[in-house]
Amino acid sequence: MAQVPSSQALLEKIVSLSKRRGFIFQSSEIYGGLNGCWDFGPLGVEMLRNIKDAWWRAMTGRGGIEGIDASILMHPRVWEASGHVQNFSDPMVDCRECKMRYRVDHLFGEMSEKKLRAISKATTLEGALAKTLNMQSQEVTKEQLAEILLSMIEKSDTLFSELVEKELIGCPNCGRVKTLTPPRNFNLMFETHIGPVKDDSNAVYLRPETAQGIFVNFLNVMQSSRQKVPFGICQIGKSFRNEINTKNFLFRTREFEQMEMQFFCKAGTDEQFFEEWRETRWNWWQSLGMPESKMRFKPHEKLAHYAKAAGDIEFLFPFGFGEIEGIHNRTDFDLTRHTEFSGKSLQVHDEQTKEKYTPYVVETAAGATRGFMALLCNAYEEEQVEGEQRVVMRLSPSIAPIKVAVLPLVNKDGMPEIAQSLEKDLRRSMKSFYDDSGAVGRRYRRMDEIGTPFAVTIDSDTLVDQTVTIRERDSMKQIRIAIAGVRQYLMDKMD
RNA sequence: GCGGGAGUAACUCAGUUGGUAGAGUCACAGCCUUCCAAGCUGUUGGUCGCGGGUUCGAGUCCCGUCUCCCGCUCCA
Repeated sequence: MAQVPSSQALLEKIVSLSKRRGFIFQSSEIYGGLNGCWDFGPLGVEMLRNIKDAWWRAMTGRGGIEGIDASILMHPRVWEASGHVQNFSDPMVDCRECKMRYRVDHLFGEMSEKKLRAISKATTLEGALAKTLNMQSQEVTKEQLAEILLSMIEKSDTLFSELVEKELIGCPNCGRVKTLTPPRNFNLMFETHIGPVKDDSNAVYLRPETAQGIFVNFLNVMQSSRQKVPFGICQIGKSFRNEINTKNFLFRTREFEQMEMQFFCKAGTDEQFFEEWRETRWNWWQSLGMPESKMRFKPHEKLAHYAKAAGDIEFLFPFGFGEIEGIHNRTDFDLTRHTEFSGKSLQVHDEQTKEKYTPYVVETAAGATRGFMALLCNAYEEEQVEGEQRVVMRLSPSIAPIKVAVLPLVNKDGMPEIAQSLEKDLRRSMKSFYDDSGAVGRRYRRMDEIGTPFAVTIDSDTLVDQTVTIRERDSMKQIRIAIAGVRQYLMDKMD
């Protein structure tokens, strides 16, 4: 009878086990840790690599998709073109009294039209608004009014504070006036500097997504690999976002790894490819052992500036559903923008119509780090076996960090030597582990806890007829086969 | 960033009104063991998150700070 502990306890158990067994350590732990940063230990890195390898094979192995590995540092103009410089920072204010925090644009967005007009009049923005929009102020909609106000606030260091002082903007939560702080910018991109001298002129960003490295290399890849639209480019790599808050173990971190694929296609075919990829990616997660019962696809209601359609594959984490992959129809937004900002044409030639066009892009952006955590959470189970508790990681053999343990039943009669020899042989084909300490039952349980799917045991029968037992993790059932056939037996089970 | 909770051995946790830091588990070395974590012996391992302060004396009281968890906020 399997059981899953309550949600808050479950995550703590997984964090604890991760550290104890070497999946995940907190970054810089001996210095007190670093907020939201985690290190992969020996088992964690094996499992992460297995996930990434599976993804890489699924992408590059299907044909029509090329891989790249772009630099993390890119030309700063890339992020102007992508919209990140403008959209990836939100001015925010705090209420000094009730401690609520607001995004300034949300503040105006929820304001009544009457209020917005009162603010405009009081700040003599009315004329400027009319001028900007080239129309009478009475015809300006509420949304336009809010938008213009916002842009004026962004251009002025003092305007917002003036409005607060004149009691035109109060705290929506506690209703007090004169309590809102001046707006502060939260830029979610990490900034650093090229060269030893720190200077605005040499500022660069750590990439907040890997996608842009693909877009700027679009023509390079297409020409060098002799691909034709439709085709895809994929990449695995680290990305960085200066999140205000990190939380939930590996789920929201400032440094994380992405597995992204951008599929370039002609406008008009994009919607069909979007659907195809949505299904392909959904099925891929299941191929790693993720059950459909813990997954859902959630379409975005509010679309980002670049997207025509978008949705997330979500996994039911202990803390609730969370995104593990986004599927977006980015249209021709990115290539068009890079054409504008770089001055280089990123169009392709249509052989049939003899026309040039900018391809549309369907993006699949999976989180390697998040996927790792999802698969770890999914695998963790506690069950009662003959009155004893058994902790078992039901990891799919394809992603399990160690594939097989080789154990002598007892440490005598030459069993350790035979086991060591077999382990050495298996090691060449798969990650294996030899263990002769304590009772065999204890060793089985240790392997269960780290998700090792198989255990081969050398016993006294082995000495007589060269057979061994293979114990399967989930069922704990054993079969007996010839020692010479072990390697092939396991290889067949790995697929 | 705000509010709440927590931080003592690798893990889970005790530690009384302030008086020389403990247990279980794990790990390691042996012994014993012929199939599912509980046998025996021994061993390693702790600047009590970090830094100040009060005190003759601080794991314990005070201040600051860091990290983790929950909630709010945020999450192009």
